[in-house]
Amino acid sequence: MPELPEVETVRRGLQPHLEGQRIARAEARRPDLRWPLPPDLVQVLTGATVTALRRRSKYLLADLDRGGTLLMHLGMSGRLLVEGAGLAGFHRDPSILSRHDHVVFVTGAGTTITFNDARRFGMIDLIREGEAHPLLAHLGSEPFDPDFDTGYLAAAFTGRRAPVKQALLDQRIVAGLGNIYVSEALHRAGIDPRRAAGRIGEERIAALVGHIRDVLTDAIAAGGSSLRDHRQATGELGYFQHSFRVYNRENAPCPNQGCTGHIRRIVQSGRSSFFCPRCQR
DNA sequence: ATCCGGACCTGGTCGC
DNA sequence: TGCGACCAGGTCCGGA
Repeated sequence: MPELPEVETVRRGLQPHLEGQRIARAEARRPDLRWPLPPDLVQVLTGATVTALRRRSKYLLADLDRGGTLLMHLGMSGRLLVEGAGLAGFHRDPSILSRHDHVVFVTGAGTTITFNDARRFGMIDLIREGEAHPLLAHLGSEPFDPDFDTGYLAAAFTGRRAPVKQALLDQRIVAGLGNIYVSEALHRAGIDPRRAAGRIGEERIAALVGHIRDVLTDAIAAGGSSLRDHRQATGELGYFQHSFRVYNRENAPCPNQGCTGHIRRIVQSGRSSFFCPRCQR
């Protein structure tokens, strides 16, 4: 499911319920997700207060007052749902857990936060105080950070013969892009996803940087994209899927003004890419 | 160093 | 209605 906009949407929904809140209770309902949960997860979390809820790439990080950080990734189908008396939105009874509710947190305010993940590609881990985490070690620039600019991306692309689609999916280059937003950004930038990353001119890279930021900004404003699994923390759907220009739109006319092309779907490294062969070069 | 394919796991959809 | 094949928003790993 979740690329940067979806994770950021979840973060924003969770933040008011977690930051400054004590975790009164934590429950791990199975020993593993993609990887084993830390054996002391419940012990470390119980009684800890979350001082900040941050995002890095597609990871959520909850800093704990007693030191250390809770690290979470939603994988493909993960959800973090906030429920509790008096909250807006539609809710299940938090006392009724479903098959895929794997980890549950209850805050001092009585709010329940459930990590639900049908496919179990998600992960939860602890970053110990003063330690680095291997999963975060090699991430590239955040698209919204000032250091993500034309020079940075041009340098990262230099000499790369792989298709630009693949280069943009590489989290060591740009952190947070996934299959949807790479297709959307390349269409906005007029770049063919099959083009070798190292063979894109500086001006077009400059435009691409802007389009990446724009499409992510638009998607966050829409609460992310809900194709099947994504839910905001409130349980609501995101609605950016209605604004897709190419993703999942095979054979549809290209939305660009004056373009007579039609959207094509191809497979690159085993994953779908959508683009307009007419205006993406 | 790069790149590709397979693996992880479940559920939804589509065609027969 | 049932069943198998195929597809899905991610990313780690091993081998070429």
